[in-house]
This record gives sequence, C-alpha cells and structure tokens, in this order.
Amino acid sequence: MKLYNTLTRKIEKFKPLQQGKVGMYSCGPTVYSHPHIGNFRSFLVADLLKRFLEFKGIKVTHIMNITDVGHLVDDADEGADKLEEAAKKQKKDPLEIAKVYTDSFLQASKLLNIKPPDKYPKATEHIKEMIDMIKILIDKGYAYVVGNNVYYDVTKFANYGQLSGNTLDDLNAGARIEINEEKKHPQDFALWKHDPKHLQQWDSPWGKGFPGWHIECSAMSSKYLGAEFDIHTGGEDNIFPHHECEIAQSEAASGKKFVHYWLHTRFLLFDGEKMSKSKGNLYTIQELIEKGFKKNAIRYSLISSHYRQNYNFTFDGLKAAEQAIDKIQQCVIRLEDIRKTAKQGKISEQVQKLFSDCLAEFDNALSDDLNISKALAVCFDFIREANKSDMNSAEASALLDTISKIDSVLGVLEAADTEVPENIKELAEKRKAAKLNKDWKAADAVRAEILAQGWTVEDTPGGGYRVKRAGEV
RNA sequence: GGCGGCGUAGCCAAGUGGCCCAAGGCGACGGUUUGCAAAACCGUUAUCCGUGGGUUCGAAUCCCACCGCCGCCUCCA
Repeated sequence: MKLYNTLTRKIEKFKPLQQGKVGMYSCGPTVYSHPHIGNFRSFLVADLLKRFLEFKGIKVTHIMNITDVGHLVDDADEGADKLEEAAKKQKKDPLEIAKVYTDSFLQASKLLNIKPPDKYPKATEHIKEMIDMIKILIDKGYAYVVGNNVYYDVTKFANYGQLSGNTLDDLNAGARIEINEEKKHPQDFALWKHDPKHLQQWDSPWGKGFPGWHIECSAMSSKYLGAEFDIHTGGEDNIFPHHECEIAQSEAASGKKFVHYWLHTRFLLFDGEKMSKSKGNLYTIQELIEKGFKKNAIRYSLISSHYRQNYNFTFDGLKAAEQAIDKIQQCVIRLEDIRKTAKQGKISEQVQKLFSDCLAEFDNALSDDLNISKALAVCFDFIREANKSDMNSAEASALLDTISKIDSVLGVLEAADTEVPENIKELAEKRKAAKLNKDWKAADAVRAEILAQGWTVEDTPGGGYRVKRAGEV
C-alpha cells in the first residue's frame, strides 16, 4: 500500500512499525459548535483509511481526540478560548457546551456510519499527562517558564518547520501576529497559560492555568499509541501550526520519531466557495438530513473523491450520490432474489474470476494512496457484470459476499428492512390479481392508489413484485 | 512576501510518457425488455485533456511562459 506523506511530500510505500498492526491518531473536533460537512470529510477519510486497512486484515488501533479546552482564538496565545467564548455567549459552563457539541458530533458520526475509534480521549481528562509532558520539555531545555506561563522554545528544535515547509525566517517575514514580549522567539507557542479570566482552570507546578492547544494531542497520542506510531490524520489546516508543534513537542520529549505517515485532507468547498459562517454555507449533517438528503448519500458524496483534492460539495452531487448508491442497492436486491429462488449449483470459473478480480482490483485501487475514484469504477464495473449474469444460488451468494466486502470499506449500504404496512400489502395483492386477469386498468388504478399512499410497487420477472417506499430503492 | 495544490465531456471525476480516438458515477437522448411502468441491459453523449510554445519516434501526462481558480502562513477538518 502506498500513501502520500505530508512529511516527505512523496507517495511512499506504507510499512507499519509492527507487521499486521497499525496505530492511528486522528485530530478530532473542537467541541465549541456543531461540526459541519467539512469537518466530517476529514473524519471520513480517517474512517475510510481505517476500514480499508481492516479490509486488508490489519488490526488498527484508532484514537480520535475531542478538544474541550484550550483552543485559543488566535495563536498569539492571547484572546479568548473558543469554548469559553461559546460558554460566555450562551451563559453556560464550558463543560456543558462541550457536552452539547460532543453529543452532536457523536450523533452525526453515527449517522455517517463512521466506525467509532477505540477511544475518544478528551483533553480535560488528560491534564495530568499534559503537565507531565511539559515538565519533561522544561527539564530537557525545550521549554521555559515566564511567570505563570510556559512556552516551547522553537529555536531548540532543529526540525521545526519540516512538516509545513515553513522556516522560522519565513514565518517571521510573513508574521501578522503581534509580538508577545514574554516569548524569546515570536514563533514560540504556549504549553501552559495563566489567565485569571479563563473559566477552566487547573493546578499546575506553574500555578493555576490551562494547557496550550497543541500539547493535548502529543500527550494523548503517546498515552494511547506510544511515543512513536504509524499514522496521524487531520485537515490540511492542521499542518501548521498544530501538527508542526506536535512533532516538536513529542519528538523533543521522547527523543523518538513521532509519526511515520502524516495524512492531510484538503478542504471541502461548497458550490465552489470556501465554507464559512459568514457565507452561511456551513451545513451540518443533521441539517442536510432535515433537508431530505439521505445519510448514506452524504457519506458517499464526502468520500467519493480523492482526499488530497479539494472537493466541491453540491446538492446536485448529493443527488448523484443517492442514485449511485441505489444502483448498488438494486443489484443487492436482485442477487438476494436469485440466492433465494434460483437452483443450487457450483460456482463457475467465470463467476469465480469475476469476483476475485473485482476484489483484487478494488484493493489495488485503494492501495494506491486511497484512489477512491478508481475503486468505485471497479465496483460499478462489477455491478454491471453481476446484473448481466445468469447464475445459480451459490454464485449469487458469492457475489453478495463480494459486495458486502466492498461495503465493509465504503459503508454506504443499508439493510433493506422496511416494514410494509398491511393495507399496502393488500393493495399489492389486489393488483397482482387484477394483473392475472389482464385487467390492466384496474391494476394501474391500484398502483396509483399505492403511490398516493407513498409507496411504489414494481414487478419482478416471474410474476412477482416488490413494494417499496416511494423514492427508495 | 514565503510554502503548496488545481484547471480533463452538461456536472462530478480517474488516468501523470505509448494499452487513451481518455475509466467510472450523475444527467440527457435512442434502443432491448415490460400489458404500461420501474429496475436492468445495449448504444450515443471529450479525435481530445485551461492557452501558447518546446522536448520526444510518440504527451492529457515532461519542460517553459501565460491565463484562471484554490489552500496554508491568523481560528478553522
């Protein structure tokens, strides 16, 4: 498998530290507002990667943090904490705010069929680990104390800038942040801050205060994955300063290489524009569902293009995604039908080749830096062949199994367990009877009646029929 | 100013030196099937890949220039 590594800016062959096992850390949400589709693109890329690694038989330990403190509004390490701002505005305790938006995030994650990570560690529950790491950084000379604040000394870390390609000189030249007199170097960043106005305060060796933003990921990733691990994911905006600072902290503290592969998801555009609150195009998953879009279509849409490419999210695209999923679902229904009704038999060489080729090509496509477009093309080529084939029950079952393997990665199919109401069933039977009498007029009238109640009836080969909710597969 | 990405059909999007007169999805149109539908299948929908040069036997793919779009460097996935 090959992955593009932001650190080296190259596509590299992926080799886990331990064969068959992968440790993966994903930067999760800062829970000060409802996460939107852009946030979820990044989380879905992590989910896709994890599912694919699992598809390949690799055991993945996945950690996703929830940031519920310390995310300052500006990186001059001044100003308000975003959670605190929300708390003050809504006149609520920061933890209450965090809970509301954490719940919203978890709910949307579930709607999008994101496999829960092994752990969602919260920053506020790891203050001790952060303090311990800060102490080490001070002891090793990478951090210094000024009054009740602790700063990381970027000049002590030779590789600062390796991830983002920034150099300290360039950063200074382009700096738009105000100079903080306490810092030795303008790019030094806070590890621990003192601010009497801050609502969330903890005791520390440097007095009451709260942790800087970057330290949480360093502390929590090493706690759950060790000081050195395989993959770290996040949005492209995390590259600098967040991930750059994480590397500086973690590698300085442990003396080991921190992360082997850095994956960054590019931003989502909405109708060709950057999403922002002022443009009013920051949709949440829940809002899209209220608008009538299907949750699996949202998932499909968000994963259907390459993660290192800006993806232009549109409502038309969502509709196209619904159609595409329907196509797969329709094939599943057909195969289920064959599996149940066709005669038993052996799996022919032809069918054997069809599904083994499909799985191999699907694997190859995603192994190429998660080439999802190619993988989907493989999937649809397979669907077309499956729809054409005349087959026995065992073959249908094998093809269903193939689709289910593919969907263990895509995660877009839904169990078709719609309960059909009794009266609709009766109407469908009535129509069947009319059809047998070739009373087309009556049959069509019943069909119209069924449709008026929000259901559709479709004939299947052999005189049967299927009832489904109107607009569904 | 520094760092980086992109421009392929009506839309989304793969392909990064010969298999490309360019995959796949959506849409559209025609056909097969159907009592009629739906679904499915078949066919058509880019002789050409932002523009102009160059390298090469050969380029969407490499080089140069230009135009356009976008991201990071400041909170953001």
